[in-house]
Amino acid sequence: MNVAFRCDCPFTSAIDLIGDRWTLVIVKQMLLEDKKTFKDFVRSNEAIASNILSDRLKMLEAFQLIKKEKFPNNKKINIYRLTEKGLGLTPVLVELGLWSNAHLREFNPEIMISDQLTHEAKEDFIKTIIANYQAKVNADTLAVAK
Amino acid sequence: MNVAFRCDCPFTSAIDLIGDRWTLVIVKQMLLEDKKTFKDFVRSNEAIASNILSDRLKMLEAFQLIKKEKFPNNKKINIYRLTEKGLGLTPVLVELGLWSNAHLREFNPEIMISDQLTHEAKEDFIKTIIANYQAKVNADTLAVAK
DNA sequence: GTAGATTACTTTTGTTTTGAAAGCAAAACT
DNA sequence: AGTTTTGCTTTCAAAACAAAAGTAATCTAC
Repeated sequence: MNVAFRCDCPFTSAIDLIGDRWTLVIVKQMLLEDKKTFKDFVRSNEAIASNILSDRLKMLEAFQLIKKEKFPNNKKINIYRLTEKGLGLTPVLVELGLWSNAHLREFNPEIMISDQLTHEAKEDFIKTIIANYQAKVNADTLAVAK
Repeated sequence: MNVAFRCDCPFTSAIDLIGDRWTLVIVKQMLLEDKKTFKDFVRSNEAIASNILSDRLKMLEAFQLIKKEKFPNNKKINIYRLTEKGLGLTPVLVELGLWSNAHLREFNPEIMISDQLTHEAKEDFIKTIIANYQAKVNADTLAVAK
């Protein structure tokens, strides 16, 4: 994926980066579904092809939305983590989810959103998601250190 | 553009619809840049190809994000207007813009966002954008009626 | 320690989508 | 009546996507 910015519009520039079928799905899987290794993404029910995944992970790393780490006790498995820049997309995802829930259910009736996610509780929900993510990362790090 | 929902995830379903290079750009141009006719979109500096535009307008209409109208005094020019569903994407665009401004400037230095758009003033800004859009639509309608 | 499995890719080979350019019919100006 | 404008559609080359197979490095079980 060769990212080139079309113009100086902030909206269009964001779309240049994340306006495709997979980039935001990967961010969502990291943020909300605890996916962090290549295998996690490939084996998910959304089933991204491995070449596309490889390409998008590289792009996300190049733009500093994620960082690649290895655990000290395993030289092989790469762990992908959201950076601050990546976590900054949480409000975008939340707004997408709310819109989807309100306006897309009629076309895809199975859509089901968390009870906790309402327009009123939006800001709290965003904070909670980010806090949960960071807590999970910390827990993983401690589990390895022990 | 053949929209098919991959799964029941609300986030992914939204991406199935608007996760491409042009759909959200068109919505942005309608909402913020007063574009409303086929020509307006084709002639914009973002220069969408007419076949892609035609396809996306059909999709947006099929999913009721926009509606197509004609002015009574002109049988030819189609006027495309955002519906409630389409206007509902305003918060998504605003969050994209804020994220872009905060995190993409280093890669695309020319990005410039309105002074009025800050994290604090977000909700007001969303309301203002929508109110301005609706006011403009009403003004157009009155201009024709007179 | 070595055979087999796993992980994170890359390569190959099609298919689909995109986009530039040209074409076209209906309507609207002149 | 002739030209221009508008809103498309068609054509075709290029790029992106995706399924499948391949590969190298590492890990795991015996």
